[in-house]
Amino acid sequence: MKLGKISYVILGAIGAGPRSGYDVKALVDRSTRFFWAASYGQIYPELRRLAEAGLIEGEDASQGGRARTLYRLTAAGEAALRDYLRAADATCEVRHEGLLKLFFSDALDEPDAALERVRALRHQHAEILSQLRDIAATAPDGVPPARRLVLEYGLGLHGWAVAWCEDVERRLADRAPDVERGT
Amino acid sequence: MKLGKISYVILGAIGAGPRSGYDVKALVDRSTRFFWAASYGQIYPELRRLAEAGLIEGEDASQGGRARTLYRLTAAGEAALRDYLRAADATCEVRHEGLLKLFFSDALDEPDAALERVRALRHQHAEILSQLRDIAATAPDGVPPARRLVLEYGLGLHGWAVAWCEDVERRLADRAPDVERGT
DNA sequence: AAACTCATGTAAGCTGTTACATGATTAC
DNA sequence: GTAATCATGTAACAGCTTACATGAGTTT
Repeated sequence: MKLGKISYVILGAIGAGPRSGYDVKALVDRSTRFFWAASYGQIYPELRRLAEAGLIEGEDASQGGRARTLYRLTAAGEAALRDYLRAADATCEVRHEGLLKLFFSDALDEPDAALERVRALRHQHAEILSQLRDIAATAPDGVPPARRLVLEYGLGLHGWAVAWCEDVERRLADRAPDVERGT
Repeated sequence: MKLGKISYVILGAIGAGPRSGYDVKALVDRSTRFFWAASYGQIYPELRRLAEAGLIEGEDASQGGRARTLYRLTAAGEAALRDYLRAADATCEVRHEGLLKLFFSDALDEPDAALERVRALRHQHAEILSQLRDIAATAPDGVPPARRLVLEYGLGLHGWAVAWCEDVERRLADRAPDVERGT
């Protein structure tokens, strides 16, 4: 069976302890979505595939009338996860519409087009930053160190981006008075 | 006709002057791929769709036996591009495998697993940074200001990321001697 | 009683990549 | 003459999202 990236998201999520599909989705939405999102439409079919391949095994954990299956890694699943994590290669793809709009904003030949776009970019990064701060503030004790590191990375990166936008906004705003003074 | 994100990449690329599908791909590969990639498999069919919808028009620019079509924006195409660029909303999706591996690296219970992953992350960002520096060094005069701004953003962001990795690497490397000293 | 969270899943469709196919022109 | 670049396109497939469907338990 061929494993894709989503397989490893699930193996990684389950690696920290038994989880249901719902739990995996909750972890993704709280944490990994900032750098790797996943939907139920991927998670549930993939859990089945991984179980069929013997990388995870499910155990019924229904309570009363509410169905629930907890999955845990098998030895094969642990090995697959470790091999993946040890391999150095890693892709990085970004679809950043804010940058796309800024890039093409010269097509609007309004003098403040770029400034407006940088402002929008700042709002975008500030929104993510505020979500990350919220996560940092509500994080329970005992968050594994690598996960904390990734959160720190996110806080730092989006903080940098907000500061960059503010700086550019000042630079661009300073241009207008210059023009009025005729310099 | 419904326009997707790729439609606007093409409208934006053509907005700066008549271009062929090949030209659009070259611009994407040189510039936008860092925040929005596109393949021939999207570009050529989309050019046809946009032409059928009357947003761009093609002009035959074949030379001898080499076929070539130059596209330019129609008035409708210009309007569609402007409307898009003025709308404030913008999505941002990231698929960053380096962060994913770092996030789950506690599953490898080797003491230096996270350190190794941060090193790999630094290499990844350093590679992109070097590509961006190359672009900055070879950029001709007269690059539109907004495009320069986006390049600056990329240089700054990946520069920040490399510095962050270096800092974390130092922190993680300092831990080992502490353990040996028994503190 | 309504709203919310827990819980599992599918089907249709959109987006995008990869690999292939073809051929002309230009630079070495 | 051969390798690189210019130039256009398609078909199969992979990956992912959205919307829908269903129902139990919990909180207000």
